Amino acid sequence: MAAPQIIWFRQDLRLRDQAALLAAAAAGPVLPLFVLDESRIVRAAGGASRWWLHHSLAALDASLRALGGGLLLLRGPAAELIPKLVADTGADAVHAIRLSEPWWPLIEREIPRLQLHEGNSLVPAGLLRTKAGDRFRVFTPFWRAMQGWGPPPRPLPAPARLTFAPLPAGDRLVDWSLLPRAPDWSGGFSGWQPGEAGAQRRLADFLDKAGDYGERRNYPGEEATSRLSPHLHFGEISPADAWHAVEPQKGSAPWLRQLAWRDFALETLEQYPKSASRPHRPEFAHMPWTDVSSGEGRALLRAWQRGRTGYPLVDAGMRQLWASGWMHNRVRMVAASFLVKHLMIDWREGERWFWDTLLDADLANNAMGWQWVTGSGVDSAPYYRIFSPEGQAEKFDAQAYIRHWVPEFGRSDYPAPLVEHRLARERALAAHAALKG
DNA sequence: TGACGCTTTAC
DNA sequence: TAAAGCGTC
Repeated sequence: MAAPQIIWFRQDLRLRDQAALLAAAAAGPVLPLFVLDESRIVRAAGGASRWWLHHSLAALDASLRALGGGLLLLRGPAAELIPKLVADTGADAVHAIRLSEPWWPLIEREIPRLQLHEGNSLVPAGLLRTKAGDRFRVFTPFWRAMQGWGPPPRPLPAPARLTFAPLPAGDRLVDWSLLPRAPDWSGGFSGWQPGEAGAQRRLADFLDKAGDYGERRNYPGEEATSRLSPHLHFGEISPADAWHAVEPQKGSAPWLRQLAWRDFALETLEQYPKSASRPHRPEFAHMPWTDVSSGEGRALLRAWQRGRTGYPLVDAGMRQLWASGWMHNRVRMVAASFLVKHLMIDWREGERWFWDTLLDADLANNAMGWQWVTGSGVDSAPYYRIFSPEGQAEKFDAQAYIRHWVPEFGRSDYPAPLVEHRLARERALAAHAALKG
């Protein structure tokens, strides 16, 4: 029998538009593999993401079983397990889709016969260049260059049949304990369907509405967004696939532009890997952030996390996040701005909370979003941009959204505001001004 | 309310 | 190659 071709699934848990899978299948019998790597160099998935991962892996395994095979599950350092698997099986190659998180190259250099394929972005990161030949650091010129480059490749069909190599013994998914037990807080996740079929269903639901996205996307009470973010993070649908489905819709340009932000976040992360863990602009290292290790600062952070700041739009968003694993993007900006500007808490505290609670938690997007709000990023909002939570609620008709997530708003048991908006605003502006002085 | 990346223009 | 202007965040 021909030597096995390992297809190493990572954040590309799909059969459609899966270049690594197709390359493997063209070369020989495939050995589908997923490794749960929680070693020190990797940023392990947060709580909500682990729930998603469990169901997504179950769905992928079921799809592979339907084709007569299955998914090999291994837990441990990929840099050790995969070389051993290659040796044990005599595999001819390890196929994977290239990713942008900074730990992957460290792992990949240990893996023999690795073949990387594109497919996690619309345009391969690093390909587009300025006229001077540099990589882009600002979104708008990057977006213009993307448009000049043309559409991404047409999605490749899922293989109709596959020849599988014998599957070595591996782990059972249930033994990974990715799902919450006592207490099971995943009840609010029931609106989601992890896996490739769920991703395609979301996409189909969105197509009718894609033309209204530009006008309605900022209204948190409306179902105007695609909600594809967790599916895109886990690669259950490729960005190119989503692009080609949405692009023919009239008025789809604003959504395509937002999809391009995902590419831009990957481009930024590859250029500045440390921007995921520290402010890009060095002066922000000297910001007098609130001490959250104990006392009042800790209580402020906790109030923000649990949606008890006394600002109803912030609280509605934080409760939506806690309950459902997702928050409307407009509200993400307001809630994040509140943490950083009003409470003057280091954005990394917020980033860590989002990482743990978001089903779509993604290193590149999360870090870029937080740095953008803070004003500390490569390409970010001006420091004096301080959202007024009440002004934003008014502007984007958030009353129904607030009533839904904060039913006690207006009653006596709703908390008083943690800080007064005008005072907080003045304090944040003064702190930023002092940074420059 | 400023800062700055990128392109264009001028040399 | 440097400076200026544009446009975005």
